[in-house]
Amino acid sequence: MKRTKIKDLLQWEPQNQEVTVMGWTRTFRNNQFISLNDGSTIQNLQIVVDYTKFPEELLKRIHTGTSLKIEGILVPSQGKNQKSEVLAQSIEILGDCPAEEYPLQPKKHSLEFLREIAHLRLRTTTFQSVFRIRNGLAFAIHQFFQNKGFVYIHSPIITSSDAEGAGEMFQVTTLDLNNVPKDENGKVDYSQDFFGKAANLTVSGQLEAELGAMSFSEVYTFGPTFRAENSNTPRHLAEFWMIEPEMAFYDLNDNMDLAEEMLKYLIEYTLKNYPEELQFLQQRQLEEEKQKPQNERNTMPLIEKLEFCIKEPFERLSYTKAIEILENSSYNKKKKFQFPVKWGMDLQTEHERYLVEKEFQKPVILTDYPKEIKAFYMRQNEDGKTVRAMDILFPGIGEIIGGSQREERYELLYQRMKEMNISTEEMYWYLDTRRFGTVPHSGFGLGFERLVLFCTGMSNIRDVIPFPRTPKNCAF
RNA sequence: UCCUCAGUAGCUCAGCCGGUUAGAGCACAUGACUGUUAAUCAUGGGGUCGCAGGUUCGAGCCCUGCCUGAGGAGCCA
Repeated sequence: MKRTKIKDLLQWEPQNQEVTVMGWTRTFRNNQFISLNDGSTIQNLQIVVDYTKFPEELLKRIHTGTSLKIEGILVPSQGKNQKSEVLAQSIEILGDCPAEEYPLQPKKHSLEFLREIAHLRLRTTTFQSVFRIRNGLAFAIHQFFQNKGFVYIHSPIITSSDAEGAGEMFQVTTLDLNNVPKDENGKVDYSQDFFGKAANLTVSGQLEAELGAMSFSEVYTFGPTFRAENSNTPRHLAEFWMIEPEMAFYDLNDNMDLAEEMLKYLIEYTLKNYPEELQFLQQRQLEEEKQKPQNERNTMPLIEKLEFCIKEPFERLSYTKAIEILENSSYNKKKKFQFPVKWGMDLQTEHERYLVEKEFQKPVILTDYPKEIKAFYMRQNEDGKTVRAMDILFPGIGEIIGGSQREERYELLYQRMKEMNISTEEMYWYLDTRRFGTVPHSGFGLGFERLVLFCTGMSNIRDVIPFPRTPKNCAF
């Protein structure tokens, strides 16, 4: 008989239907009740075993992790926690799971321990929930942009441009590192390398996306990016996924409108499509927070927090205004900030948190930062001091989006690159966009894992990507 | 990279002031029980106390270095 997925089967009215299900044992209680999961839903199906009708040898092989094929009939459950259950008529063990060796137990495991067994943690309800939502968000991102007619551009993963200044890069080479060829100056001779020059993994697809926007008007990238920064935080990965839309004829306001609309669309999509997963994750988060001191706890449960974010318009204000607010805050007057507030400085985490969590208590978009602390490609304002940048700050995770209106004026861009020591020769192709039919345009970058963090209520970014890469960790 | 904390059984953790043979719960094995919801009860096996040095009559405990993990900071998405 054909297999029925547990997700479908749980929708049925139990009327003694004959069914076949397959899945993995979560628990086997009382020698009678198998909790079976097949990954089609985070819910388990209860299989009822009449232990007098099956050989003891067979039942002894059923442990947490054992994969089974069950044929039986679907009946109303006598127990309290489920509507229906399957009375087993035949049990076939598809794969044994040696109980002494299998690390997953029917109990709470720490996330740190599960990270060490990332190849098995996918089998837990927590990670099924997280990665099902991750999957949904990836789909929803494409849907959002495709519905608007944006063209998906595949930016290269290996690149020879190292001028973006977005962070330390991973080098890509086929040279024998034990015998590196050198030129007459004693430098590495990259002409003998695979590409005939030095190559790296990309840190951003933005510059390539700009090339696309100069043709299609509206494009986006969605791919992996790599940063070799020695960052050891719950918000950074060496390999992460980024969404980078780039739009011709958009100014900074259009850019912010799009970013806000996108984030709200994605959060709403999650709420609509993953209620069970969110419910489970919310419960998980509440229990995690019981361990924390009162003042570090989230003020809002996960689902409420997500709903709140889509209801309220994000707070928009300039960097300069934000500095004023911080300077006049009672926090500052009581000298509670570790870093003194002063126009021109980059905002520290404590300042961003104050604005988002204390002052406005909702997502905040900051604009028009001092040019000294922002990238070379951002459009300069008339005041000569600031650029058309915008950062979207979210409660709990800080910067989720960074974007800007780009400098479309050739002379100003050229001059800025010179000032910041960026090679105009190597970047000729980027400058060409401003030489040949330049237009005002804007774009932003969304860190996919930070979005997943926010939507799942997880607290460490290593738990929202299946196989995290961080300094000193490249397992699996 | 910097600061703080941690590393003891498969997992989560206790281990007093440095003192005999290092403990508990869960997991696992065996048995009992059989409508359970992380079943329950009984019994049992299970340890290079992160690694390397040092102090001491004696170190899981004190000191030094290193490794790993977590939290915070920086860099950022």
